[in-house]
Amino acid sequence: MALADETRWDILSRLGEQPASASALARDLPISRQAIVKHLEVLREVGLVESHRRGREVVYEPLGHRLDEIARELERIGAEWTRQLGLVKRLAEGTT
Amino acid sequence: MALADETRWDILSRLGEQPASASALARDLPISRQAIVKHLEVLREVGLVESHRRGREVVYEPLGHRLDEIARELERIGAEWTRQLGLVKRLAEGTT
DNA sequence: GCATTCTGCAATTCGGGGGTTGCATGTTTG
DNA sequence: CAAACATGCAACCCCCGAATTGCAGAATGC
Repeated sequence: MALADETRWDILSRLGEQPASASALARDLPISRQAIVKHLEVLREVGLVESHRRGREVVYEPLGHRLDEIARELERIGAEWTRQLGLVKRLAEGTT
Repeated sequence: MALADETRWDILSRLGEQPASASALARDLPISRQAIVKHLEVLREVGLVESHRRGREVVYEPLGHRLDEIARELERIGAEWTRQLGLVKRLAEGTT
């Protein structure tokens, strides 16, 4: 999923501290600018990040809109894990 | 992770209803026997399944041992999601 | 004994995710 | 204007997980 990657969360939290461009992020992170751009594209698709051009650079910042949905989605995923857990427990009852 | 695959859970729950061999499972599932064997190997490594040979076939059945650990692991993962969710919320406060 | 049925092994394919590199284009700035 | 810096685009690479196919070797059942 879009939110499974650790680097993605890293980028996101950095943007939380301060909006930045892909190049700026690239200076701090151990991966190439292009790699970062791709992460940002994913984050933008998911609605967690917004970009606006300012002069020659494109600044990204985390976005509050749709946050509810994201949160709900995370909770849904959490619920899914719980369901699986239930399955495991049910299996446990009928086995060694 | 080992538990992320949907087919794996499917196999596991089928075994929960009744222990079976890889070939037997292959008759019911849309994938090849070999694919199933590989899933079963993974499940065995994780400790969710046990196999014992009976005649010419190898019967697999779900295993209760180590179930606690698995459950705890699932809960840990759930907690991780919760953490991420917290991050999202924190980000939300300081943004649009 | 012989066909059937199951397992085990190995090679291979396929697709996706994360990364990199090179180059062209656009914007600043001195 | 020209150098410097940022972006955009495209081609590639590598690795991994899931799955397939083909074939050899055992056990079973008539």
